[in-house]
Formats: sequence, structure tokens, C-alpha cells
Amino acid sequence: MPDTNIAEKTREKVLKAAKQLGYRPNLLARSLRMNKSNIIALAISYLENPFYAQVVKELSEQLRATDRHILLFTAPDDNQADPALAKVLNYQVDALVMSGTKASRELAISFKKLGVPIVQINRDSNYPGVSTVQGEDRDAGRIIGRHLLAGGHKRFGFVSGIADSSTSLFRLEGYREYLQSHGIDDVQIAYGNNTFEAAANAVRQLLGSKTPPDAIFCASDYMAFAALEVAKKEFGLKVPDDLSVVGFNDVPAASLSAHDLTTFSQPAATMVEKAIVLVDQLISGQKSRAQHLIVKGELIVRGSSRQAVS
Amino acid sequence: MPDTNIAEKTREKVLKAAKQLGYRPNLLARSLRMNKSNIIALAISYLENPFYAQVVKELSEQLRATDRHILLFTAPDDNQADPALAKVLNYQVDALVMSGTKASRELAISFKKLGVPIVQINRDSNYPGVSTVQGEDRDAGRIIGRHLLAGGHKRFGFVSGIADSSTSLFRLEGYREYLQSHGIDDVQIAYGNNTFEAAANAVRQLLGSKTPPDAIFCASDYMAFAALEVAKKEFGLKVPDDLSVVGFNDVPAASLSAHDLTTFSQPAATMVEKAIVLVDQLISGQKSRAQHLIVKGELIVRGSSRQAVS
DNA sequence: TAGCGTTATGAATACGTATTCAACAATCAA
DNA sequence: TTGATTGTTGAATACGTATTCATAACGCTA
Repeated sequence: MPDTNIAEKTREKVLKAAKQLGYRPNLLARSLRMNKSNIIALAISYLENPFYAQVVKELSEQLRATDRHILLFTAPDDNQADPALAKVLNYQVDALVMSGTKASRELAISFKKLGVPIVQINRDSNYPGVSTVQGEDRDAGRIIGRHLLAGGHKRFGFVSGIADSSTSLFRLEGYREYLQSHGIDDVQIAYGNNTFEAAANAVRQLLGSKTPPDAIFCASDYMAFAALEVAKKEFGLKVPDDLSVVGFNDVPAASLSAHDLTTFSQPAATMVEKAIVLVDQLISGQKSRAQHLIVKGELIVRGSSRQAVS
Repeated sequence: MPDTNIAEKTREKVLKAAKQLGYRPNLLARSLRMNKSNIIALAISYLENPFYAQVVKELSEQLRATDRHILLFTAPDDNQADPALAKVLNYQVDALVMSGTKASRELAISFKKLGVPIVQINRDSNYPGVSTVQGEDRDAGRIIGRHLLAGGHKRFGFVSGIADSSTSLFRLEGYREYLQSHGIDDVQIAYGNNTFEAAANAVRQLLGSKTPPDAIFCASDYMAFAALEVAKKEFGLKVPDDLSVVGFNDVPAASLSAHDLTTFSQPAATMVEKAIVLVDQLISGQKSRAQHLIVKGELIVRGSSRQAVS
């Protein structure tokens, strides 16, 4: 280990070089030489949804501690990350973190071949080399089902994200499962695709049906805001008297009295923290196989859902 | 120009190399050689404010058209971008775009020395080599002053961002100027520092005073949401009967009936578009001096402010 | 003075790309 | 056939860094 050497001379040099000559190490050259860029690619969708904005913020801030930075890729939605990511590998990034979107199997395999770990936040995956950090989707669905059933609701709706999004599917499964085991077989489903407008349309569809639900579980707070808007403004419904609305994520805005949204929490900061731990373990070779973590949350009951009468 | 050559052979090579060998050009090596990375640094604050999230999204998407990507730096607030940016220059980025934060004079000079253009979105600067894209801050302040005065208000408040933030200062100046020219000398100012909690405290301070304002102009929609929350929930005020609240940006959520916020629009997409034009002109040497652009907006009157009686 | 271990210093190499230059083959005109 | 022109190819170089290897300096002992 030839690195614990002279003190005075090195100090002199460092001082001279750094200050006097204004020396700036070229990080690109270093990366080229070291085969390590200290750059993490982040592929993300739905930045207008505060949950994902939080993910960006947290990842950037937490990564700063180790002098790493984010190369940002935005994807249109869950299934269209690949085109944006076509050239990620060319940047020699140390890892790829994805949130609100996912990699195709082919892309996952390309990454695996090159030894670049992929960690997905808030999406499932069983592709080789893809690790995940998820919330308690299925359990949360059950808990929300229980909460709504206990509130005396009769007809249940669900506003999903993109149809094949794992998070939406798991949440729906838990929801359905609980209701089914209590004699409710019918859950009306509409697709909000994680955008405000599509979610508003989905709610219009649900509430405009012959037997509109009196309880709607939305797969994200962001879509739940659209639900509240449409229900109150367009259908003149009182929340929670005529309709209960439940969201997911516990985004800060959910606690505003203007929304007062019942929701299931999913702490972005914690999820990002775990994702970074995974990235580090996978880069260092400490773990070689893909890991799958769950971050716990809890039901936050607020005014948008009718309470159980006891 | 020796680039329009053989067709068959090149095709063969490309096909062989690209597909068969899985060749991936190393963008870092290319950048090193070309002295051009196709990477734009983005320094941004307040990602929890949807306006800035929009900026990130727009910049990323618009940059994709030219195959450039964002290296992301998040700063705690207006005045603390420098530490985060300490090593930007080492990445050989082609330009630095800043929004919601600004560079120090020293940093600006470092960038100028190295020929790396800086473009600030939504912040002013007269530092050498720093271009800006701003909204109509001063005019907007005047227009909001006129709107509120016409609404019959008597006591005027202002919730500012960080004290020395140029946008807040300009907006306040226009606001004050209009009111002053109509005989109102007193504007009560409190500092919300662009965070929700600080804005809530600022509003508590304003509304808790002996002569609380009946009109509050907040320097951002995000802070205006805090104002609405505090006014309604903690002070039991009716908006706009007891208090009018006006924001700035016309963030999508402002149009929700839950907020129904009167505001002055500032289109993020357009601002980003102009910023990219500036970046391109400055990189190509088409323009050498710093440029300063204004993007127009308009007053969007909604239910959070009392209307003029005619 | 030669020999030894420690430590500093200098030169060389490689990372993967783009550019440049020289060499070479092929085509065509004289 | 020769010369000129054009097109094609290969080798060399440079970008800025980290590593490696060899050399040189130093203090000490035999």
C-alpha cells in the first residue's frame, strides 16, 4: 500500500496544484481509467406525481454523501423506459435505479451481462439481475378493503395505474381478496394510468355507471386527487358521506385539509435509502443475486373515508 | 468529407460489430476525446414544489431530442447551490442550467473561464456569463396589486421566498409599486422561504398580527397552498370573503377546485424551451454574451380572490 | 565502498474514442 | 505505360487519468 507516505511534500503539492494552478481532475478520464463513473442512472416516470418527485430528490440528496450523481432519464410511462434507456449503458453508469417504470427482459439481460445492477423502486420484477424495493402492496390492499368494508360501504371501485403495473395489480389483488373473503365479489375497475386526466376519466366512468361505487380506492394519491375533484365538482358528491376515496403513498399534499385524504403510507425516503444499500451491495459484489425488499407503511385514516360505526 | 463511402462493407461492419459483438460505444471515452460530453448539469431546488418538478421533466424530455442528458444536482435552497456544484466542472458538462437556485459570482467566473455557459431559469443574475430566462415578475406584481385593489381589499400582505431571491424581490417591487401609486404604503411582508412549513409560519405571523391583511400575495403557488391551509383551518377564515390569496406559477394543482387558486401563470415548458435555445446558442458560439429572456404569463383569476364589484 | 531496505520520482502503458497522416489500391485520362 | 486523381485502409497520436515498473536517492551497517 504505497499511500501512507510523506506529509509535508504532498501537502505542498496539493496546495500548489489545487490552488495555484486551479487544477481540476477530469472525472471522465478517471472514469475511463477506473471503469467506474460514480454516476447512477435514474429512470423515472410521472414526475408530476409528488411521490416520484420525492424519489428524485431523496436519491440525489442521499447519493451526495458518497459523491455520486444522477444521470436522469425520464420515461413516458411504465412500459416505455427502454427507448429512453437505449444508451444508458454507453455512459458506463455504475447502476440503474428505476422508479415508476420498469426494464424489459432484454434490457435487464444486457445490464446483467455488463455487471450493472438494476434496482427498481415501487415496481416488481423477476427478471435476472433486477432487484426491487416495494411497499406492502398486497397487504395494504387488504387493509384498505377492511377499512372500507368496516365503514359500511356497499359498492367498491378501484382506479388502477397502467393495466399491467405490478403495484396496481398487487394492491388490487389484496383489496379484492379481502372483499371476496367477506362476500363481496364485484369490484369495478377503471384505468387511470397514473395521469391526472386519465384518472379523472376513469372516475367519471365509475361514477357514471348504473351502480356507481360508494367507495373508491385509487392506486396513488395523485389519482385520488383527480377522483376527489371529479366526485365533488362534476358529480356533486359529498365526501365521505356519499363517497369515500382512499389513495396510496401518503404524499405530503394528502394531509392538506383541502384534500384530507385517507391513504396508505409509502415512505419515499426509506425506499430510496434501501435502494442505495442494495446498489452498494451489488456493486461491491457483496451480494450477487437480485434482492427483493419490502418497506412497511400504514393506513392513515383521514376525512375522505367514512369511519366504522361502533 | 470522407464519410460518404462504401455501402456494403460499412453495412457489413456495422452489422457485425453492433449485433454480433454487441459493440457499445463508450460515451465517456468519446467525451474525453471530443471535449464535449452531451451532458447538461441541472442544479435545482425545491423539488417538492411542482413547478420545479415540471422544469426537471420538461428539460429532460426536451433534451432527449438531441440525445443529451441531465446530470442532476439538488441544492437545499437559493443560496446553497455552490457546495453541490463544487465538482460539476470536473464532469466536463457542456452547460449548467439552474432553476430555483443560483450561482455565486466566483462559481460563475469559474464557469466562464472554462467556457461553460450557465442559464438560470426563474432567477435573475448580472454575473458575467450567466444568462437568464425569467417570468414577468415585476409586471405580474403590478397586475396582482391592481387585481387585489380592485377587489376592494384594504390591507395587503406578501409571502416571500428566500429574502434575497430575485424573483420574490421583483414580484414584491411591482406589487408595492402599484399599491403605492394608489395610496397604499403598507405591505406586510413575511418570509416563507419556498418551503411549506416556513410559508405556513409566515402566514400565521401575518394573520396573527393586530391588523391582519385581507389580501395575501404569495410568491409561489406552493406557498399559497400553505396560506390557504392555515387561513381556513387555523384561522377559520372564508376564502375569498374574509381573505383573498393569490399565488404564482399556475401549477396544475392550482386549478383544482380544492384550491381554486388565483395566480399568475409562468409556463415551465416554454421557459425550458427558451433555456435550451440559449444553451445551444452559447455552446455553438452563436452568441457570446449572456442573454436575458422574459417569458410572458397572465393573471388567472379563480375563486381564491374577491372579484372587483362593477 | 558495497549492500540493504525504504521512499520518492519518472517514464511508460492502457482505458476507448476521434482525428490525422501516410501508404496503398483502384480507376481513369493522357 | 505512366501520371494523376480518388477512394480506402492502417497506423499513429492525443484526450487526462491511474497503475505499474524501473530508477534514483537516502540513511544506515558491514
